[in-house]
Amino acid sequence: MAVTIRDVAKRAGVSLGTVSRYLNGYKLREENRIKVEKAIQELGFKQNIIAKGLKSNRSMTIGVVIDDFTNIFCTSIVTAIERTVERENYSIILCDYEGDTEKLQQKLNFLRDRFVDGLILFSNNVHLSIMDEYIRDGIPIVIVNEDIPGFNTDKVLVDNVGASFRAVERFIHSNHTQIAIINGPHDSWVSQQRFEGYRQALEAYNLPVESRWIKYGNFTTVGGYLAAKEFFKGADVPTALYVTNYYMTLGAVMAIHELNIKVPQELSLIGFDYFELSDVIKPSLTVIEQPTLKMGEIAGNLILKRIKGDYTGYPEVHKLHTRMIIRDSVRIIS
Amino acid sequence: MAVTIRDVAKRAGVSLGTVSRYLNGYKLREENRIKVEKAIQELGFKQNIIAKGLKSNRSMTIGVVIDDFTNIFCTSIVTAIERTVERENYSIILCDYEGDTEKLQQKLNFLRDRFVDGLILFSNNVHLSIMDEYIRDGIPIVIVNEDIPGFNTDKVLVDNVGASFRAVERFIHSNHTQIAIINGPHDSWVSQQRFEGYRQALEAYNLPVESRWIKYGNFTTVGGYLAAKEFFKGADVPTALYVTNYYMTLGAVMAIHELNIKVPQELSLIGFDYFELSDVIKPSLTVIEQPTLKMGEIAGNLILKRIKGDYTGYPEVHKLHTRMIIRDSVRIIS
DNA sequence: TTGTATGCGTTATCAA
DNA sequence: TTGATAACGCATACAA
Repeated sequence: MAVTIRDVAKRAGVSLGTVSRYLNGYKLREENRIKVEKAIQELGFKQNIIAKGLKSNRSMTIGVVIDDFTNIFCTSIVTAIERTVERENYSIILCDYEGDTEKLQQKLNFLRDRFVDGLILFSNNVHLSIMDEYIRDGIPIVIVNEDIPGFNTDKVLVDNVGASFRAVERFIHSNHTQIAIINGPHDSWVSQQRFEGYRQALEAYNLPVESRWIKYGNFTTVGGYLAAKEFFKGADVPTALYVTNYYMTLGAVMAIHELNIKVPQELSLIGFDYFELSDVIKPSLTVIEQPTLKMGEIAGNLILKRIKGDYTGYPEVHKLHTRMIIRDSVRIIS
Repeated sequence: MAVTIRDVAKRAGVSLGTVSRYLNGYKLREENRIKVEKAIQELGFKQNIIAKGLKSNRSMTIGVVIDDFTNIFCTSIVTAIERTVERENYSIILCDYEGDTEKLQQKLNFLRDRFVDGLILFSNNVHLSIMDEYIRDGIPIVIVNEDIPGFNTDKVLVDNVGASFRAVERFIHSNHTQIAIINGPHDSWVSQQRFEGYRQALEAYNLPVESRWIKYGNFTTVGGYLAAKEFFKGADVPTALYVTNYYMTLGAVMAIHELNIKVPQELSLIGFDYFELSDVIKPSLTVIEQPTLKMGEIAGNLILKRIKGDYTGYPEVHKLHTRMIIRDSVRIIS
């Protein structure tokens, strides 16, 4: 069927062991090296990664679990992860769990059955029991974006508190005091942290945290849309609105368009995540940009490092800074 | 290390062959079956899918190649593919090629090196030479969404011509004659088909196809935005606009908002793809919905069927119908 | 530096 | 039906 190292050995007139050693980067006598290389060329030999895995206990795959395939924030990071690990000939098996904890468990089992060499996890809704199995088997885990605070492993996070703080502070510096927030779900660490930054900024400037300015949008477009509408139901409306993720920001913008609220004249707005659309919306939005490419790269390199057995600095917790992209959606009240 | 079928055999007091046969669904003597099941339970045995692959020449993986991880249309289909093949314990290796033909080749090679059991391809920009290698190795290929007309294999497509025809016809029935289109790139089969439907509808109703009503948006949000703006630069503006994919539709809506054009009073609009946002935009859009879930399911089942060696009906070409979701963005001119 | 032999966890062939 | 044994393609310990 396929050409094996046995065929190559025969063709080159050396032993199978020699070919194997050549493939694994050991030094050969110059003369043999040339013969082997020639035979490989001529036969079009390709290593069988599966057989290799059987011996070496390496599958050359990395499991990546995200919430949802259609979440552009996650897939942006995954793009970078893939690009990174591919360079070392690893491939990723990407799974989503559609927000269902049960399904998440199932996927983690699935990945373990496939002997992934490492796991990159975008979630905090995970039973620690299965994580323990990974650890027991020596499979490295990198957590991305969502933290599991009690769980000790490598992490690639974002400074969500700081990001929120600076956004809200910008409103405050522009003399806003009625600053509303559309936040994500309660059980999300990211969500909690972003709220914490909001709270801390208000506190730092001696402004009250008022429940009438706080709504929840579940990190979805529809959620953001509905929450924004809620804020403008009565006469008591905010002058500034901070929306804590991309999809809710889109939803909020749609609601604002629909209600014919002028930004920034009637409402100042800061949103989250800088994708294509942010450029295109009118007025252009001041947004917080998360370093998705960098996150993916770091996560990819980190898992590769651990897979190689290099556990220096373990556990590494990267907390990356966001950038605030200043545009036209915040008005200075004078 | 891990528990093998050898361990199970010893524990159960049978031979390793018996255990293997049990695992592969062969009948055992009742008494042995119980012993084996008990041993598997007690030892927590799991099959090693890699070793299995070595013998059976099955990797239990399916390669899926899409243009871009962040394309929600593709990932919606992938979600369904994954759900489908997962039921038979297959996993997918998802690759994107970021619109780069070179990279696409590279990914296809990469997947072949990993012995994928099947290939699902969302692209028409592919050198047929590597496809031939897949075929030579007996690896089934299913093409999704984008067709490669000369290439003979299973396909899951959408009736793009019909979809466009009906959209444009709807404008015509509402007495529009100045019907503009924002189309995708020239080298995309989907794009060509959608244009063809536009053309055919105009022709069927004896309306001229005019170049001033035709622009290209490269299937991107920014492209749709810019194209829409172009249409409204001068005094000569269309009364109806048909936008041939989701991202361009978003961009066009943003442009229209920015220009303060009233939909449907000043402009009637039909867009493509029915995702979360379509519900939320004001006014709600009449859109063409593609059956992404069904597409993924069919593609998944089709590749599984071929992998099993069932080549009945080959090549199957599925051409699915779209639905038009009628909302408030088309005005009847009286 | 090289060749030989053994084993990774499975499936498949052949007798029994 | 079952057990023993030989592969699958490769890596590696050991001897040469």
